[in-house]
Amino acid sequence: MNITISNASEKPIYQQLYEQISAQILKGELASGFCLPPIRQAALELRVSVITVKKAWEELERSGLIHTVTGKGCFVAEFTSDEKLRMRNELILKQMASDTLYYKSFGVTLDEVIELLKKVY
Amino acid sequence: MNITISNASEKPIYQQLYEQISAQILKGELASGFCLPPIRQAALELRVSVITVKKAWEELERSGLIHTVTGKGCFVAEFTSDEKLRMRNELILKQMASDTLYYKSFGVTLDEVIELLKKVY
Amino acid sequence: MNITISNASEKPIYQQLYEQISAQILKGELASGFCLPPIRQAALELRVSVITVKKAWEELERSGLIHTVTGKGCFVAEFTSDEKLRMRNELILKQMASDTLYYKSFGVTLDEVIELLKKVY
Amino acid sequence: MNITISNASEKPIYQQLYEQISAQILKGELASGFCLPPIRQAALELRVSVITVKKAWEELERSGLIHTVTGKGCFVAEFTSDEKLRMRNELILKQMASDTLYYKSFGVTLDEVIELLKKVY
DNA sequence: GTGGTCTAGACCACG
DNA sequence: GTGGTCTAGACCACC
Repeated sequence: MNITISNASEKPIYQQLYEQISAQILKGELASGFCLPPIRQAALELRVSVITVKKAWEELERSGLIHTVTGKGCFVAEFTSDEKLRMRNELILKQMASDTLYYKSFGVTLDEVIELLKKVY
Repeated sequence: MNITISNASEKPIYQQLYEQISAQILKGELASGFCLPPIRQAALELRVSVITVKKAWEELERSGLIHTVTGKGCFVAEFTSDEKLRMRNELILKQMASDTLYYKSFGVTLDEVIELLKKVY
Repeated sequence: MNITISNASEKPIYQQLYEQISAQILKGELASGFCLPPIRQAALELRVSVITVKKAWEELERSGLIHTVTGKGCFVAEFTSDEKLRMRNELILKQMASDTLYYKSFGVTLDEVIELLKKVY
Repeated sequence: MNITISNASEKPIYQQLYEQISAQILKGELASGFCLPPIRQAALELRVSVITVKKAWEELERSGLIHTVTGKGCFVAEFTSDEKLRMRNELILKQMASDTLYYKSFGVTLDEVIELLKKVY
């Protein structure tokens, strides 16, 4: 569990959890079949409420990234590399679509965005 | 007042107002010295509460984009084109910094981002 | 009429007028018997509404600093130097009483206030 | 919550709240990490609207004096004594600069101000 | 439980 | 006419 939680962030904690874990799964850092820690243990380690962890796990399951076996634990779902890549790109593109709307609202051109992106990255 | 409000959006209404108006000011669509519509009239047109408009206007004033004269109205502040460009870039870079964090968390490279960006834009 | 009006100020315009003229009277810059300009002319010069000037003049009259002769104009009241000094001190003390409340609320001591005052003055 | 609200005051209620709480924080009466009462409870106790308390809290957060954690509460920010002193003096000096302008407009000298101040304090 | 947002409607001061 | 403030009450998300 290599997770960083920020209470000051505007993002809800459960979403921070969800985003970081889903990223780790799609990047391959958390391998298929890997067993996530029990929610109570995760809650203790991350110093957040059990409810919060539960909510993040539920969203991961709803996205098909993990599956829960009652009494056993939560396991990272089985994916091929291709599937992971496809899902990753889907997420990125979705986010990017919303980001570009913001840039466009200020009249920024594609070339300008790329220019600025090279500086920031 | 060329504004689009989405009640379904996760963003609060006052922030949608703030972002769209600030973009229009920095793009030059709302010229310096321009008098914004009275908050009550704007509230009617946009079909939102007066207090919501007020909150957006307050944030615009706090950012120095408009200035309010009690009993007279709210006026777009005086800026040179250079100042507008500088402020716009500041906003864009700030947003972009947060966007790239998301991309990076999935291990996406700069080249990949640019590739995807070209499709989306 | 040596008056400076600030639309950006948080103080209402009529009060800015009132304060500056009363100060000039009590300092002796506007001598007893001096005839203030007609409100319409003053409004034009200061680029404010007639109503605003009227309100300031009314407050000056209510304070006994000027008196109006219908059809003739508004005249600075007759005061001895002693009376002016007494009125000035009254105003200053009243203001100071409220100012010190603010300083005290932060736990600032008299010595500290004097210390800081010497820097600022 | 040792707060006094005056409905008769010319100052808006939210500003009275802001000033009193910021003074208490900078004086150390409200320690760093202290959890302010929930806005609804504070509204009940002070007999003002929730929205009024909220506005005061927002200004405190904007000044960096408190930080809000959604669903948890509002906490006094962490400051060293030096930081508090510096912020306090900044506020006092700013206020004093405006106060002295008033005194000067009546032609009062520094010595006179100090003289009067000793009486008032 | 907490804060975040929004509404509808009101009263006031200023110009 | 304008903005400035305030109220009472509501619904939501998060923890």
